[in-house]
Amino acid sequence: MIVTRFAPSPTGYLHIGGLRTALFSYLWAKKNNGKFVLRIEDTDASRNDEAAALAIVDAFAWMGFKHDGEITYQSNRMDIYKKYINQLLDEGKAYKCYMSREELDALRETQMANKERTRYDNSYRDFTGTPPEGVEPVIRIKAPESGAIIIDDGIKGQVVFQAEDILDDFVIARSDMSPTYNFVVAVDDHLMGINEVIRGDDHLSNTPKQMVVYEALGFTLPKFYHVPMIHNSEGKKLSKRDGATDVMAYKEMGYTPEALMNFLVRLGWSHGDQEIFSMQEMLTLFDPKDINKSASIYNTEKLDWLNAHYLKNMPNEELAQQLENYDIVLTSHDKKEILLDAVKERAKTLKEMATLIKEILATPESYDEKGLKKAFKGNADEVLKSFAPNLETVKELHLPSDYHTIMEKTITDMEVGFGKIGQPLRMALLGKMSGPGLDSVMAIIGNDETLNRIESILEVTIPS
RNA sequence: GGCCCCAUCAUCUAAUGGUUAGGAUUCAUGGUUUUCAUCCAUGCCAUAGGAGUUCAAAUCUCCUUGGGGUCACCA
Repeated sequence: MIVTRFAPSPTGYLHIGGLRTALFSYLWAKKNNGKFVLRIEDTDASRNDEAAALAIVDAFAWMGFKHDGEITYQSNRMDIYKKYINQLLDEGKAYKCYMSREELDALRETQMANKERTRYDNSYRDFTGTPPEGVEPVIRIKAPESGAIIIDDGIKGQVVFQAEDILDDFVIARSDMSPTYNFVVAVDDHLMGINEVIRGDDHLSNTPKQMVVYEALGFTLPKFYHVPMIHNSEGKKLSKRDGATDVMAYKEMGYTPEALMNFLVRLGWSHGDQEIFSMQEMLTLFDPKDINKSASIYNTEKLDWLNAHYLKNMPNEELAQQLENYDIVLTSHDKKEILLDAVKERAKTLKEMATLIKEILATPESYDEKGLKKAFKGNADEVLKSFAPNLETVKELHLPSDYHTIMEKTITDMEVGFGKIGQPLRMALLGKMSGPGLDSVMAIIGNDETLNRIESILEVTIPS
């Protein structure tokens, strides 16, 4: 059984990059009837934010993917880590290092001055003497001093590091005995049964250290997939500073989870020329072996297109429900279907759609000046005056086609083109020159309000 | 700087060593539409550079250049 995990540190909110990694892990696990687990990496008490963990859960809930089992908090597992640290100490695979911070800093400065790689000098590796006074030791693990470390990565292929280039006896427990990242990741991934690790490729250079821990503890290595980064428009790693990258901000902006997911799954992964993927299709088609090796740049143009696509294809009932998050309540509106049909093809986001709906439903408070000038050239007011009485003939039916009929009757009577009624009527109804079909708008707002809006605009002085 | 990763249109990406290098988004133009949008059609736009291997290279090798990541008692 495949078990994958998402293991964020609770230092901020979930952003696009993390969400995509989570999506890949989720899809891969679910496709294989495996498990997807969530672990909060909060070993460093000084950088802990409880709200952030909740924000991740919220974002997951919105996206509709659910982790299996309880959330694991590393801060609750200190006893476990301590046990393994003691085991390594007992076996002589790790040791106490009494080098003070000052000494360590001095060592590093010397190394930098000599243009050497900064690294711990292993001075306490085989120390048997009396420890210095006043220094709480850290625990360091014995790492190989030479030889090749080979990662067989599912995306990058074989990646080879030389131990002497990158390794030293790194700290696995701080002087307060709290364990460090590279140690707990290895311990937890093993203990939680995680056998396929899908994570950002910024972790690639951590992997050798984790492999040292796996080796020391005699654990079997998981399969690694290091997914390329998503970069911002400057080509740099996506960070919390990049503005609206908080996943929940996409909800506020009016994006649907389906669109966001579809967008993310195609960032770094593809299946031939296919652009649109339902959740079901992702589940059957996704395979991490098809993930790209190169980083991609994050850009919302395609997300907008996808979101519009999903909006157009969303059933009206569901649309109405979604719009309630944007202050639109249509449950009691008798022309709900006509209204939704009129706006669903002209909005990129739910928020935009909400604005369009408000514009239709509310009597215009002002009129676009350029539009007024253009629409009321010539005898437009007479056309409108002649149109108004015709409204009486649609007392019974209130379908867009009924209104279309009387618009046609008016232009025939007045011997003018469609534009001659369309433009002034549009200004009267919407206050501007663009928007949904007028027959639909009138059907939605009804006779009285249509008449009301016509009378209002006839009182306005047309700018010359 | 050391180490590691990466390199196809502006962007997301296709292409068993043999294609007029394909699709999508954006943009432009035309059609549909009373308007706007949708939709449809068309167009513009790419293999970073240089060697090599091969009958044949976007694809394999090397170098250069460029970009990114990482080098903590952070995760």
